[in-house]
Amino acid sequence: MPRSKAKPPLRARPAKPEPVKPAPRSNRDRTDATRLALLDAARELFVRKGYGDTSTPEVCVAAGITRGALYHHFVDKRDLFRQVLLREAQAAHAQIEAASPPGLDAPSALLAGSEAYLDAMRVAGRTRLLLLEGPAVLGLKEVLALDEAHAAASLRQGLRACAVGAGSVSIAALAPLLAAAFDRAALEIDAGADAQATRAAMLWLVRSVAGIAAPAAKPARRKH
Amino acid sequence: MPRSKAKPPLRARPAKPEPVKPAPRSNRDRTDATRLALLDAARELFVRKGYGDTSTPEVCVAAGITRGALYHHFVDKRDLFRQVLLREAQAAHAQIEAASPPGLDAPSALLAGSEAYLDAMRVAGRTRLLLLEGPAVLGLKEVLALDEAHAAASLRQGLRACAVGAGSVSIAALAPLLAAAFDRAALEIDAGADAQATRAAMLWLVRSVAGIAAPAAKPARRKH
DNA sequence: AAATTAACATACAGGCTGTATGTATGCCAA
DNA sequence: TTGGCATACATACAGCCTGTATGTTAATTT
Repeated sequence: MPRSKAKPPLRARPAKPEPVKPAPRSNRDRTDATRLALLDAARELFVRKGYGDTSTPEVCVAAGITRGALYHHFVDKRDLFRQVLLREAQAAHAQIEAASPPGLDAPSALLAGSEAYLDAMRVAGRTRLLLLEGPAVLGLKEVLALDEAHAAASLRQGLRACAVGAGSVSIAALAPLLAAAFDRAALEIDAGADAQATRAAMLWLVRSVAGIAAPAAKPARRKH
Repeated sequence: MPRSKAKPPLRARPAKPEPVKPAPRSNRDRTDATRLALLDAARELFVRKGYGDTSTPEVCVAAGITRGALYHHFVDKRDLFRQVLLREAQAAHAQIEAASPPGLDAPSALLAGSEAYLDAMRVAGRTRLLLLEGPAVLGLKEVLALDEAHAAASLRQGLRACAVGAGSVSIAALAPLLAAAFDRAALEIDAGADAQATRAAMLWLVRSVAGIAAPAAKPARRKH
């Protein structure tokens, strides 16, 4: 019992209807709190040490519960990892969604989405989880169906809207390739590559493919 | 002792200088044979079950030796995996090299190299080893330094030779992104996607970036 | 031929995963 | 309110795996 947790000392009187000390949490609350603690602890460890080098005892200690609880809420270690990834993908999705201004023409939307994606992937550990560990642990199929599916779908849509290739390429086949380039860009930046240059290269690539003309010049300074 | 191996029954007379049965292999031969058996068995299992779900006892049974031999020749399980990957990368490299005709102009060389890469990646299990398990087990850095480094270098060279972007992009930053697209193309094809369309999309992407005009039409039939 | 080293095989000590089982508490119906 | 049931855990255990230490045989060196 590594975590003392201030156990309620016997509960003197059941008089007061206002539960101050013993805090009789509802089952729902207990479940939510436990799952959250596990997911948080697991994420931190998976990011820092990788899936293979993270043990369930470790996760449980970090979360302040026992393995019994873990295996009560999750099927197995992989399932725990899957749920961590799910949450991560949803967070990324929400972040991208929130950063996309509505009512843009197709090319602008495509470029805005591109930047939003790269921004979202800068959250610490996100690339490792979604792009490195995920595909190996869960398989590419499952991870793509999780996260990339959304990004790739947006991309496909954007490319189509920009009339890319004019029928000489399959957009369905092209989109995943471009999506992979985005992923690598995120990984490179996360690994310490020149973020500015990598970002610029990715956007150049998108414009090049979509046939969008280069912008005025550098972001802040406009040609007068 | 799972492998009987037809142990020489006591060796009746040491007379004949011609060693027929006991086959006194030199240490070098023993080492080579054992390492090869281990690498082959390990590759097969890593491809089929992944790194995490492959145990060293399993590998040893498949190779027909004991764990003692494995840990004599390799530092640990990761080292075994690393050697498997090394061999795989070298094989891919050799295959690409062999398929590259010399004396082509820059754009042709770039396209030829692109096709050669996709061809090389069609060897069964290669994408899983080099592109899925590798980055997760050894880290992206190490894997890139192994295989991609070569491919990315060729790509960078090819892009530069084609004067891509004309100074408006960093080729050094662009090359890894395109390399990632190649990898995804290989993975998609391996996963059962439309190989024809994926291949075409990848080549279109390369031409698009390098500013190479589309070929006449379909490979076999030329416009008259 | 003796000594040394390489190439294994065997045995063992931890650690981890998943499951079975026990317990206390929230919840619901009578 | 109270008895029964389900939920949310904790504990204990069996099996497997990894890496290391140690023993044994065969090749190589001296």
